[in-house]
Amino acid sequence: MRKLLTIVVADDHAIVREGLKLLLSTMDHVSVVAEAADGETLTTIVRASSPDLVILDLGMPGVAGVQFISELRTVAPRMKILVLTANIEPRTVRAVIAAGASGYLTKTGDPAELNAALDAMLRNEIYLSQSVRFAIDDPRSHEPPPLTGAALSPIPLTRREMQILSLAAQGLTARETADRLGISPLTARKHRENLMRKLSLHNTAEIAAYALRIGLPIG
Amino acid sequence: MRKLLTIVVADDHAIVREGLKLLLSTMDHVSVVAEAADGETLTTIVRASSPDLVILDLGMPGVAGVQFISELRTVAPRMKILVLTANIEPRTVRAVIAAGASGYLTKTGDPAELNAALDAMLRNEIYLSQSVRFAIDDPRSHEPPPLTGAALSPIPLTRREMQILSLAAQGLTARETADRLGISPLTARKHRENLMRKLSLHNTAEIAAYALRIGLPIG
DNA sequence: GTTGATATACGGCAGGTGCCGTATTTCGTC
DNA sequence: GACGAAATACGGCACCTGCCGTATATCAAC
Repeated sequence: MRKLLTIVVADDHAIVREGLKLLLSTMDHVSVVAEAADGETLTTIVRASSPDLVILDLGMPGVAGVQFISELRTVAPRMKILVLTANIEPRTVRAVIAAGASGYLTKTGDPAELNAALDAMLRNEIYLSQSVRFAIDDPRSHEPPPLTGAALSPIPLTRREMQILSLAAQGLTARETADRLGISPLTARKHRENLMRKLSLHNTAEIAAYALRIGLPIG
Repeated sequence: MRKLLTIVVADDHAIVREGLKLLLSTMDHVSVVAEAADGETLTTIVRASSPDLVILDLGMPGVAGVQFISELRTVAPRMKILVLTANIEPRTVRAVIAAGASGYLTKTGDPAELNAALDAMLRNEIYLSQSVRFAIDDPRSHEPPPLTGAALSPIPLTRREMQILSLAAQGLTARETADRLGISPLTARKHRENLMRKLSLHNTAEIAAYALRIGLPIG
């Protein structure tokens, strides 16, 4: 029998809070103990009720972006912070996680991810929405993140494979891709085959769907 | 016994859609028949399913502000439009109502207002959130503006073409599509070619991207 | 300095795609 | 009942794809 998880919902949009509460009410071992519509209220509540977890909208008044997360962590170091926001900027994602949040959900993402996020966070893992997961996987962003052993890269693609994935998703043929990158069409084709095998994709449509799902920029 | 009210929920934030659906599911005589995450999808759905009411977020992609409301009204003149937005500018409120919306809810407002809004709108009244009610002196004095000429042409696909679009986007070949639909592979191919010409698509990747963009059910 | 991952490159083969035709049937509308 | 839109069906052809090999150069890591 799992311990009851106490949650505070913080979002300035009442409709979002209501939706979250209803979503959470369908889950077991979870209880929404309070809600807040601004940063000051949230801080007060956290101080008073020491919840296990807060679901935090970064867009609300009195929440000066990422810095607020650090402040929250000084107030309640062991409390988990799940950020829920419309922002999908890789830089923001990295900053949020670096500041100490344990999860990052996008408002455009599948609500079913909420469940997965809570589960992962309870296992002391970091959870990212599908749509922003590439932000951490991207090799260019590899400032060794101070993550607590959170293995969140299901299938790593190489830089080249990422490029080919993006171009293929835009409908470029192997020949066109090769021209664009200045390599042989046969090589482009090989990269494409490799990434397809890695990701268990079987045709161009699935490539495009995958690329869009992980939020890759598509022309 | 009141007639069942069919509703389409349109918001690019999945979490908000989910919250709205859950809220609406607690009400009687109300059924959410579809949802949309962008304007184009919404237009297609409205055309296809003629809902009684749409709950519309003005901030979503493909919804060019107030003008989109006018366009929606040319598509479905008798459909009620309830705008749900974070915007509390009096000017916006007035513009939205002038464009033909029957209700204006703010996201920061009390979710209980949703019920009141639906009731009022079904009585052919205009409903405004408490927080923006000051913006308009006498909401009841509203006369819907005359419908202007069409000025809206998202390329219409036939029912069959829609089906083929969806299946092709999932990576099915012409043969597989044909098997699924019980028609000749050559016919499936022809439908696919026709829809591609209509939509100016040139390969499977673009088909998949398009289908996902308009929110067609994939996978 | 050997190992492993990455990137490069080539080729065969079956099957699928995209574009070009044409043609018949069905069905709702005027 | 005439008409147009939609759905059905067939075929050729160049090209591309997806899957199967193989092979070499580079470079970081151990």
